[in-house]
Amino acid sequence: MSEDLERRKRPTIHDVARQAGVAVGTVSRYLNGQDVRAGKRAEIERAVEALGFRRSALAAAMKGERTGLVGFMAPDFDEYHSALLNHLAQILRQSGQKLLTYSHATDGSLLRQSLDFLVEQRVDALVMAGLPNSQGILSAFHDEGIPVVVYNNDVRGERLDRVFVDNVKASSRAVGHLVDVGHRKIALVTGDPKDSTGVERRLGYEEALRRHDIPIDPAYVFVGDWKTEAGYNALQGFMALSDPPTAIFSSNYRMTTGVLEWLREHGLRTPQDIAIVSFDDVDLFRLYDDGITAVAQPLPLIAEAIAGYVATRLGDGEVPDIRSRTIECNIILRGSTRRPLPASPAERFGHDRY
Amino acid sequence: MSEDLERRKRPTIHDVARQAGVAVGTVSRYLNGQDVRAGKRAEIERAVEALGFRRSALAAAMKGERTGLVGFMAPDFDEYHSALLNHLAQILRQSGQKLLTYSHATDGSLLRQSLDFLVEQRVDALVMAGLPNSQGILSAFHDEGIPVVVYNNDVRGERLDRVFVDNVKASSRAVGHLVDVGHRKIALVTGDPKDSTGVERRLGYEEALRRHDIPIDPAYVFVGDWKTEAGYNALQGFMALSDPPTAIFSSNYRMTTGVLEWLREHGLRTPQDIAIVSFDDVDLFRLYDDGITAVAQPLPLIAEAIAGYVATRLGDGEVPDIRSRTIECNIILRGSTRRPLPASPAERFGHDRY
DNA sequence: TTGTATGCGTTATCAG
DNA sequence: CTGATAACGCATACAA
Repeated sequence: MSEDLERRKRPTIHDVARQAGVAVGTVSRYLNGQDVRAGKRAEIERAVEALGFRRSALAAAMKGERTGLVGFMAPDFDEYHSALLNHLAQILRQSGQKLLTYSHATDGSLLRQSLDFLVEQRVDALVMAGLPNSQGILSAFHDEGIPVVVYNNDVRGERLDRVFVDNVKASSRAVGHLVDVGHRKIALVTGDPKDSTGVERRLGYEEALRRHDIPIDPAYVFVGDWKTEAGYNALQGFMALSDPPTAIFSSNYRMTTGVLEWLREHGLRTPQDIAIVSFDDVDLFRLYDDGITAVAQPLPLIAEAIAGYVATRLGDGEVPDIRSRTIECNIILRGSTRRPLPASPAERFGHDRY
Repeated sequence: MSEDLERRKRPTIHDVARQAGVAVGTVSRYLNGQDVRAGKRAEIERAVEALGFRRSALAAAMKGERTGLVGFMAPDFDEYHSALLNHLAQILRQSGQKLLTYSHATDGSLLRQSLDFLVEQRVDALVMAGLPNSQGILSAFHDEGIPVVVYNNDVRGERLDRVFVDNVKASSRAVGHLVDVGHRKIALVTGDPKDSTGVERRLGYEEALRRHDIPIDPAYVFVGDWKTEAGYNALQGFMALSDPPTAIFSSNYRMTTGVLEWLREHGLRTPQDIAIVSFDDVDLFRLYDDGITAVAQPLPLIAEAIAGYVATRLGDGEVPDIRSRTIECNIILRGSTRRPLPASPAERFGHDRY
């Protein structure tokens, strides 16, 4: 019942060569799809099958310049990053690339360590969510011949490729939509201002208010840390104001989740009691009450852009040191921003017009 | 502006040795934390820093018996698998293991190909969601010295370790709960019966009905494919019956999402119009209406159990060919199973009693 | 402690 | 086309 599972030495091309009665070079050529006489080819195939031979990607990579590995690093695999991972995995599979994933848990020292690890594994390229504290250490990758592509957050000044969504415009449109349906007391739940997304989404919010001549009220701005609790606390604060907001723009799906938790706990509903727009689109938003209006990041496009950048860097054409792609978001209109207070009886039936 | 990013040859231990004025062996020993005279140690450290040397894990792995790589394979990185991936990544990091992830998109031929790929990368172990069509090819891994741990679905008869949740018991309790709150017309949305989870969750459902002397009505059973659409279609069918069910037990979160979509579209609410219990627990269920009662799989425990199995296999103790661990689920009671029809006026105020 | 030499499994080069 | 052989970068046994 109890057997010693010992790591039986795997067969090598030498074993295959011997069994097939050919030279190792011939086996190697066979494995790489080069021309081999039909007779020998059959012998080799038989030997491979019999021995259960699988070529060692390690040894192969030690010779060639490429491992075929693309490092993927994210703080953690939450809904956003794992959805992207999913798309990326599909695309990279097509081109024979493999994904070496690593999460660094937003810990600064772990970041350094994680990057070292990926270099040691000799990844051909590195894809990662930009981190403010990765300043200065990423260009080194580029200089050492490992192209880097960041997404989501920027890392200023580094030599690397960037794929972002147009945070400012999307946020501005989202907040503008709230104004359009009649709100003027619009609060913002934003994230860490060290993150470019934090800055940009806030910028979009401010721009929209300015455009509509609505003064920016600091009491209506909550700076959180992107986590669920922040959204919860934000609402707690907003609703305790003597003049609470009638609408919320929340900068990511996690904080929005916290917002919704608070509302649920306190028996408030959207859009009757408060309007909501969230950055990011997740299942929850489709189905919460009559839906939460959301800024949907086109993940498939983002993944494609990233993969494209990686591919051209790994190709042999000349590529500029720095490239950047900005992708537009879609705003998905849902019940949470339905017009709250019909201005006139005539509009009374306009509820469902979007 | 446009520079040829060429893969500068990385420095090797030889380069470090020369620069530091020591032998390669000494550098190697330094890298592996063995004793090196303080003076030379400093020289080496300086050289490593100056050259930007990073040891090649490939070459190192070619010598030793281990790569430190654990293969992780899932059909895709949806909320369930990526949450597990997340936990697993945290735990394996502690023990210096790295995760090589691969998704096979439920395609049978891709499965074979994906497995080959992982073997070629010389993973030390393989963690995967069991697949019915991986019968017969997984024991080969074990026999070749690559331990395999499956989770979620079983692969019958293979020599490998298993970590599951107690699907039968959890389902039975979930359905029992529906009976407890007054339902007798309980429908089942189940998944592919080729998957052990499909079979077991259905078994739990049937057992609960039997225990309560409720006949099993085939019209109340919908066999889906785990996807969102299946849940939607299930509801479509159930509600078209002359005597529709008053409660639904749905076997995974995706299908439940479909169920909720149908309800939303048709203006039905839970628990007023229909009661719901779902397997799996996701954000959506916490916040949909007054919450969806759900069977929560304890992902951290599952990840720990998996990591533990991997660790002992990779250790040098004797381990039985097959091990199995079954973990209990928690049932999270929420609004979707609140007692629908108070039997007597006295119970009228019992709504919130759980 | 340290240096030297050998091998790990491939691929590539160079003759044949 | 094919065979023999030299790298690739590191770890380790052995000798010093």
